[in-house]
Amino acid sequence: MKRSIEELISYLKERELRPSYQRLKILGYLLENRNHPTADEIYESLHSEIPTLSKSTVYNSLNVFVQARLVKQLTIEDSDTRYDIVTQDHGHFKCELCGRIYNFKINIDGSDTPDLKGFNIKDRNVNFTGTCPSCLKGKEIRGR
Amino acid sequence: MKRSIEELISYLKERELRPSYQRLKILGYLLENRNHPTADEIYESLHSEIPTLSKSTVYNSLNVFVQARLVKQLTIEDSDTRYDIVTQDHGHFKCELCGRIYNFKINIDGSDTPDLKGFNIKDRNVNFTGTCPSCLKGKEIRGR
DNA sequence: GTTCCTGCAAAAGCTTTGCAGAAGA
DNA sequence: TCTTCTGCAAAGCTTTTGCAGGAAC
Repeated sequence: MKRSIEELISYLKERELRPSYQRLKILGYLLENRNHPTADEIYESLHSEIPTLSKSTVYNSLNVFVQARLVKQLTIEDSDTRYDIVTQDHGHFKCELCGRIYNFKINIDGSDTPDLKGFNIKDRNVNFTGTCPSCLKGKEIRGR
Repeated sequence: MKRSIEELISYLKERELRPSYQRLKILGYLLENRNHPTADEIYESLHSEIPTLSKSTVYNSLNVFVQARLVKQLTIEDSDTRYDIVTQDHGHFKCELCGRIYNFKINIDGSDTPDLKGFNIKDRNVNFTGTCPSCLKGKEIRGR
């Protein structure tokens, strides 16, 4: 998932966004860390590398990315906002024990949602919770 | 969806929760208003009837209900927390134009999510966004 | 040279918490 | 009487905003 800086710059320029150092770093982080980070997690990770980075820049950049449809804002559970680079539709499974979030493919089509005849569906968010296989085996418990 | 007070009291007593006036009102509100209200919406609606009601009581009661699995905490979109009485699995469709939230039945089973073999699924949240039929006809736009 | 972006600090929301008095068992 | 709940105020978080200096165009 490693990308060249040029590729990231194109990502931004295509959307008429200035490729500032901070934005490139944030976007790069999202591309390399597909674990649905919160704004705070992004800030903490980049802060050591960019000591002057401010949290408002992280929030501002993320909002800009979301508006540009470059990044998707997730509300998986617990009302903590998470972010993910836009890709194809997939579901999120959050393990209640270890807190990890897993992606999974979904095959939902119109026949599964007959109530939505006549609706124009733009975005599908599917979030499951439960216990993941590792935790079912009692192997690891981290706290959420 | 109107229920008797006795029925609401049983609801609470079965879970060893004291049926205070405030809790009965909040629970009654959730049973009669199946539009996934926020804590603030519940507070505003009941405030005229119970002038002394405090917002912390609303939050506390809702948290108690959620822990008792009487109410489900929804994170549909935009990270605003909403609440709904627990019923069978159903999806939520949020119209981007009028802001209304529609329920719809879903028929997802294991064969639609092969990636989740070995996972113990406790809860399924399915949230779609888009445009509802009314707004597609250009009939009404309320702002979200 | 202009425009846009960053970073600081302050503000704005939403939600939780501590505690004294009130209500329910 | 004892326990739990309410309501107020304060605190804690997350996120947004105003603005001066700096970076990108």
